[in-house]
Amino acid sequence: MCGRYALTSPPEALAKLFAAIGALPNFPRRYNAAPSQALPIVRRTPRPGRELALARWGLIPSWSKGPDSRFSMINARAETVAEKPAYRGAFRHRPCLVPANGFFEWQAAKGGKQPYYFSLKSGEPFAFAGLWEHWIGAGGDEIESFTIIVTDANDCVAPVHQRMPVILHMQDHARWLGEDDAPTRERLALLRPLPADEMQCWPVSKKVNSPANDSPDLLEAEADLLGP
DNA sequence: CCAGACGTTGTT
DNA sequence: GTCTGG
DNA sequence: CCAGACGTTGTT
DNA sequence: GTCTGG
Repeated sequence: MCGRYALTSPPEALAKLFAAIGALPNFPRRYNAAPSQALPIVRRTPRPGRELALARWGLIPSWSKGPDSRFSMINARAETVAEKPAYRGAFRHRPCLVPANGFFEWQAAKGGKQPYYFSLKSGEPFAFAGLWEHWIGAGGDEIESFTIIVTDANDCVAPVHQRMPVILHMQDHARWLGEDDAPTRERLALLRPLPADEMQCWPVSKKVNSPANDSPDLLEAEADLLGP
């Protein structure tokens, strides 16, 4: 699963890395991004090209009566995303990249849950596979939202949690976004766990538990819990 | 036909 | 909107 | 994902 | 326990 992540690269760096063109939205460095918040995604523009845009984390299906949290879906299962009513249309027509520098998972243990931070060994920002949606309310209000696709944990994440977000390799971004017109099965084939040897992980402070905390120290390793 | 759902996770 | 269940 | 709330009335 | 808010 994935219910919290970090995005510390600035808009200019992300636009360059993910080949987004046009006006850049403004957003601060985030060390503890949480559902319901406005966060950047990368998606296709009506013309050929990609753009960086802000959207609310928690996909609101277009048929939903409102931005009700019961229909605000923060994760979609890779195994069923192409068929589920809430995601099928977005899977075909509204894929997106969700830029991140790392993500958190919680390990259930005696005495409470211990959070861990996961990132790439390369230290580079990366993209989760996501879907976005455009919701228009009865009063004409509009919300753009997104969800992050999840799959089985790899051997890096498995000791902490059984599920993890899908992280795409740079060379697969175009296919996920549908820019090469690949058939559905080839887009689905991208929704696999990233190889474990490309990732690193360490325990972090429980300060990350509260979404109100959002500071650089949340990403620092908690020395007490590192191995001998 | 209409009504109701439409999602994920873990349960130490 | 679209599918499943009754 | 976790934290925190979880209620009613009448009031300008 | 269960729901909402961030």
